Amino acid sequence: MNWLTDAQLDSWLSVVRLMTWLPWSIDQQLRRDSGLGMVEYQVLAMLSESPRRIMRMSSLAEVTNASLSRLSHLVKRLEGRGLVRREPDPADGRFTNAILTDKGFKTLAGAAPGHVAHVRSLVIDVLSPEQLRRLGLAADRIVSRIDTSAID
Amino acid sequence: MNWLTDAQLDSWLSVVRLMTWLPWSIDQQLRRDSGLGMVEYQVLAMLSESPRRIMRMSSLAEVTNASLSRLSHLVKRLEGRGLVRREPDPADGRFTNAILTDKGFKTLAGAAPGHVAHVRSLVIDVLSPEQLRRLGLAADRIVSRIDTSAID
DNA sequence: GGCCATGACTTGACGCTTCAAGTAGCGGCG
DNA sequence: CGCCGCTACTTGAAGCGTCAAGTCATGGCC
Repeated sequence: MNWLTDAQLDSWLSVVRLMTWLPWSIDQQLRRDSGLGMVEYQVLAMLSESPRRIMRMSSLAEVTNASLSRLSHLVKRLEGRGLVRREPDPADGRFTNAILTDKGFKTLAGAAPGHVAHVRSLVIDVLSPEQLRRLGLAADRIVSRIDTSAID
Repeated sequence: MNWLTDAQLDSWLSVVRLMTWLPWSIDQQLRRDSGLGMVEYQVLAMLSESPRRIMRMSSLAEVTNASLSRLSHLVKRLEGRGLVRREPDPADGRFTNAILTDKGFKTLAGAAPGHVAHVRSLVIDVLSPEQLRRLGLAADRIVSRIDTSAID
């Protein structure tokens, strides 16, 4: 069978380490400083940037890369904490809209600076602009090869 | 506060997508084709490459980036499936040794080709050797900045 | 207009991870 | 030689994600 060369294996293992440690670190910082997990942060962030701070569950699921079921559970918890509200779309009752509350917005506003600073210190500031650009491009190439059709 | 430029944000979001989808895809393929999760695969792989197919729980935890508790649960499940045995280190009863069984080795041998082929098709083969090398280097730089002292 | 298929969630059970307490072997110190 | 503390796990409960099975509104087809 077609094994990997040493150099390929080294690079791959570096990527594996990145995949395991970087999300972990991001999550730690958010949880410690703001009591939010990474996906929860993403949900609040996406809501805050949308027109009336409203988004459909399905759109949210898509942009946060979460399954609809996961998102439903997660938003229910956020709702319990008063950071988000849910209501059926008035125009079409099949859709559910998630709405960022003021409390949710404030929580996000409190979390964002520390989060961005953390991302900066781990990723942005340790690479040259060119290195960062290339990293993003390589990531895009890889992600584009992934078959995400098997979801739901 | 010091926000990110558009280019920085783009690259960062690409990295976020990589972190969420790549592990997911690897896991899917392993589970579907071999009934193993990514960490389970790593555990079997590490054991198979060590001298007498024996490793201490703590060493395994370190190389697989799992907490000792997680590893303990996970190895217990692997033991239940007959892929691994556990016994206290004869020389120092505080250590526990995990030992790959023949069945475990066969399971790994069955899983490896598909796994490698998948990694190849998603990562190795879509980047030039130079791009792959740079990706690994960037990953290393980032990982080296992560403070892992807060574990256990 | 009634029925049925479909799409968009929601729910509950199960599995895995984490977190906080345990347990247990050994080395050291009095 | 007996206790003490440390290290290396193990365990049980609680939280989160996934999977399969609901629910419920709508749109189309007769």
